[in-house]
Amino acid sequence: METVRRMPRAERREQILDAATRAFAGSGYTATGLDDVAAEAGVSRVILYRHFESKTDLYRAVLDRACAHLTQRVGDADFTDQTIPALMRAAEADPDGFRLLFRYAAREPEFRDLVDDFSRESVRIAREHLAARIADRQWADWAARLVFAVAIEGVIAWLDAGRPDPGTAAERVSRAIHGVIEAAS
Amino acid sequence: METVRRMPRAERREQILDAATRAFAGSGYTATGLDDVAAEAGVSRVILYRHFESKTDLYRAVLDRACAHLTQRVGDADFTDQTIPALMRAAEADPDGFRLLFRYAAREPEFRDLVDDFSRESVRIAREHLAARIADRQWADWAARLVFAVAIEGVIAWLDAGRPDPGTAAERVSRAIHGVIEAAS
DNA sequence: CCTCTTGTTTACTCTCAAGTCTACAAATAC
DNA sequence: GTATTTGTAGACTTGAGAGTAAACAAGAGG
Repeated sequence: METVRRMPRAERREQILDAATRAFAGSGYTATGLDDVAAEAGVSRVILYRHFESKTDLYRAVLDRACAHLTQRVGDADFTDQTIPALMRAAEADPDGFRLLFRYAAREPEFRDLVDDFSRESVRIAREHLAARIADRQWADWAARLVFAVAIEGVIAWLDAGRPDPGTAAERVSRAIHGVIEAAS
Repeated sequence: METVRRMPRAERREQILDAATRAFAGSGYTATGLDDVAAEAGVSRVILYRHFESKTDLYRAVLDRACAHLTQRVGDADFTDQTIPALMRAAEADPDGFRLLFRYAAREPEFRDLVDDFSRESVRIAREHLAARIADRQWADWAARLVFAVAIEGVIAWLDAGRPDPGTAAERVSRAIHGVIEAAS
């Protein structure tokens, strides 16, 4: 008979967001019921509604927080040699959030907009950098999209492969990106 | 007052599959209602049930066909220098099916299995090829996943960028893959 | 001309998960 | 010790979309 642990409002909210991130990252938005989230949080379903208006509200909060974590660590200003390591650290600190953003939310029409801001901006920056090396607009566009995809997929593949040494990983992702740029020039 | 075009059963079935591929590729499985599919096919909703048992049955048929198109053109035997061009042709012949498989179905827990056969096998082949160059198991695994991702994302980026010359595209995707392999060695 | 098949329309049931309401229990703060 | 807040339990409403049923229309082939 375990005594139920009570939490102050703000703490519980965070804990629910953690649980929801895990739950949604497991099966995506639609396939995850609020019962699943509640179970994951170790709390009854009604409690969710004392913190969030609705399921979509909860999901947006989850994505918002993940996105905030991300931009806080990576920044959205420019691409430097600190960008990839920063991306790596962000993914390491919140792997479920990272996967959720780029493997799920990016494909969900209703929520794409959140992560799209980040993606579009990243691709734009990449395109600017590439404009100097690649004359043709269409091919510069292609390269920019692919560079972004490689950065993200490189990080996720690293998570999936069991997270071997992050330093080496950052180095290799950077070199992979360089390889793509070479290929496009 | 347009007269409704009638079709023999087999032809209508194919036409529905075409329409469904387009519809699902637009918004994903759950967000696409059978009404949407029916509208896209220019047919009433009831007709769908004369050809398919259920929504999931229809979706599986769509994915099956897309997968069949793909393996028919690409083959699932080994990786050669014809693989990327073949992948490209497959995507060109059925861009919606291609996007549907790799951007949506690959993330839908209920249907992942279909495209997973293809993906897993591809990654396995890549891993075998890389084993010679990369000693460490984890890193070989990482590289194999990334190589596959680059192939797919490279093709999709090419579709998104407006499909400039396919020959050049195949060449550049191949070189991008090489770049990734170099980076991982 | 008759029949079979492909089609439409409309209205219906069913189911599942979101979201609500009520009543009650117990930890904590003052 | 009492008020407040955080929690539970469970029954309930609702809505959307899947799936069904029935009656009717009209082209195609013999």
